[in-house]
Amino acid sequence: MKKQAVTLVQVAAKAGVAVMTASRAISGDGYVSEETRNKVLAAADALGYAPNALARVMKGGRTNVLGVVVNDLSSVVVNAFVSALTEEVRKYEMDLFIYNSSVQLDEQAQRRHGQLLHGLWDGLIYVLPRMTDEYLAALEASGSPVVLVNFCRRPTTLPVVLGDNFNGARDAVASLVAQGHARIAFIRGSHWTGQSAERERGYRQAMADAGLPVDERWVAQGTFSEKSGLEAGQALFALDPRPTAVFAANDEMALGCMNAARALGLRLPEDVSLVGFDDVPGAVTAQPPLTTLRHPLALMAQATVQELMRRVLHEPGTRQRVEFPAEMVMRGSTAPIATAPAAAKRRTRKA
Amino acid sequence: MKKQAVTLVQVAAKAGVAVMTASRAISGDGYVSEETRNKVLAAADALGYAPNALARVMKGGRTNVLGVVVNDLSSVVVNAFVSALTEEVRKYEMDLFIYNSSVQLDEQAQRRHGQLLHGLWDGLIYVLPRMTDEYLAALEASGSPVVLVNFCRRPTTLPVVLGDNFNGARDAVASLVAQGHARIAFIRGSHWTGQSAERERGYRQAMADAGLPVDERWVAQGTFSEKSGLEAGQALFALDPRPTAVFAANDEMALGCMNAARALGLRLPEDVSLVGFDDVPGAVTAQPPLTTLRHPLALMAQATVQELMRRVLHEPGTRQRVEFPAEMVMRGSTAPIATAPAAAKRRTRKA
DNA sequence: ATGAAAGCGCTAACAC
DNA sequence: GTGTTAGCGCTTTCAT
Repeated sequence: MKKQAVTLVQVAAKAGVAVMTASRAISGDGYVSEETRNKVLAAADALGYAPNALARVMKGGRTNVLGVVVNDLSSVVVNAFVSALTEEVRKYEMDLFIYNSSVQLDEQAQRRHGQLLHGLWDGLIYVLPRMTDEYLAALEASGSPVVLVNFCRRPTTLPVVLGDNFNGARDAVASLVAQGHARIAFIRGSHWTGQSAERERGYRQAMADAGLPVDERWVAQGTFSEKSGLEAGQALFALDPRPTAVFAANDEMALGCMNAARALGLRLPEDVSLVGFDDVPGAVTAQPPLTTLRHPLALMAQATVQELMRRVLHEPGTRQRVEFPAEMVMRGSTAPIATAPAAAKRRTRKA
Repeated sequence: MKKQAVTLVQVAAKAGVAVMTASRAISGDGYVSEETRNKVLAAADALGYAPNALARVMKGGRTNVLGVVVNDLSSVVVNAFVSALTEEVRKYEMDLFIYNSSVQLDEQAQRRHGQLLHGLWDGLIYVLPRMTDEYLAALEASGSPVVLVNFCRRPTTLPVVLGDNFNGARDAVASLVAQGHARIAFIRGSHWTGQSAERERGYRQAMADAGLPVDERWVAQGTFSEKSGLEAGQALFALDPRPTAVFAANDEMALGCMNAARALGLRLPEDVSLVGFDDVPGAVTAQPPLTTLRHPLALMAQATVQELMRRVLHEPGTRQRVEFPAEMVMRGSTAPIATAPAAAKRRTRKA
């Protein structure tokens, strides 16, 4: 980014003072006489001087920049979280750079921003990181200020901010049980972050709590995409007896599942109840609106930046793990099973 | 990002070589014997060495990082464009940092990244920039590698990559005219980037081309938001005679307008035809699917990175202005006016 | 109140 | 092949 950058030396020369004096006049630290200060400022102005942030940082200062690494910026949830972070970072007078890695954090990625960008920021946030164990180990060993968000695939010594997937999922499934459902299916998502596994754990716990068996054919594998939810739904609704409720590991899959149900002529929520996770915008506008769970993104962003800044500033009171309960959002896609039991068998397609 | 950063000096010491040798071994430049190289690499690995990007840059090198400044990362279009940029940047073996400014680029913003700009990245992309004239002037004067995307509020000497709003809008309105519409309304968006103004210019041109008068009550002011589209729609549909078609400066407003129409009991496209701009995902799923226009984002991203890199690398063949025609996407929200002329007056709410 | 020197981590340019 | 010197632009000592 250099054209013919004006340096402090030139400013000092023009003002007829030592470099150090110019530095003091411009940064505002230390004693400088009013007269000299004005002289220096005038010279700087005339020359169009802009301090070189890099040189300043290299003296051991901070960059005042935090970075956030995301895998999929087009995800509504990630996007919303990043926006919340942007707001939050401002309170600390820091800037936030977003890095969209779009890939698994493997050796190549490690080389790229683990090394190349080293020194550019004061701290780093990883949102839903898909990191290899090696990468994680390297990060743990580095001692750099880092916070992981919604990473629960395996234990780590790094600070983590989490939404409570397990209890959220358990509550959701428990509420289905309370509505009389017994054949409750679950659609898994990808395994990367461990979120799907946690939600599945909650599902199984709720079933166990209610003394209900889990037929393994009720547990379908998806990839968090709407399409995978549709396919999973087709498979699930082909079972006999058909599950009366489906809990999907995220909203996209739940909406795909909703389309599968509709294509089979099933009525919602009379024939089948549906629950998702995340509360994406599409959940509200769906017909019927989707019952779902949501993480308190604003609170999580607040905690994330707070924890990170504590580490950057070497402040006490850091927590290794901060977890927030998920909120359940009841909408029209769930209903007591008793609503229309007679219609339950209508137009079921036999596999 | 510094805790107790490992430096080249430590690596060199551990490997028992001079700092310069270590530098060569790691960067891969210059002659180093296979043996020494391995020794150094081993030492670096053991210490968990990561080169300090800042120091490297300070020697006058490049950061291999491009930056993109956006105002609203949650906008679907912006998001899609940034994703395209991310892909494109990779071809040049560069990294892309995203900076979400969320605000107008005024003096304060200028101080923040205008300074960071100084050295942190090799080039900068501004997407739909909302910059003050002063900021623009400063940028023009700086001589830094910069590309503006979809900025057409005023002429500039900076390189610009644009989607053709004027001709796109003109074609869209012309197609409405061809379908027999004469009372065609327009909903403006915010003025920041000049895109709305260009689309309005296209609208007026198409009307003039067809010899149709523009009743100024047909031109409503919105803010690019769905809500503003809804309100504009309510006002437009209260007119007597009612416009038979509405061209909104973006899809969100068109969809808001669609809701306004539906709330009034108007049928689409029989009673009113609707055209948007941008082709957001919601346009396809709307009922009826929205006819709209779209900029070729992938091509634009390609041109943007190419132009920027030419400037970064001081390559010849730079263009100051690259413009791409918009594509029209015909969907169900537009129809010839003749379809159901008899129904046109049904349930119109008089103001 | 001001100046001189040293050094942040790295690499181009020359020695050897 | 490898080491030495110098210096990027700035600020932190320590003098004056």
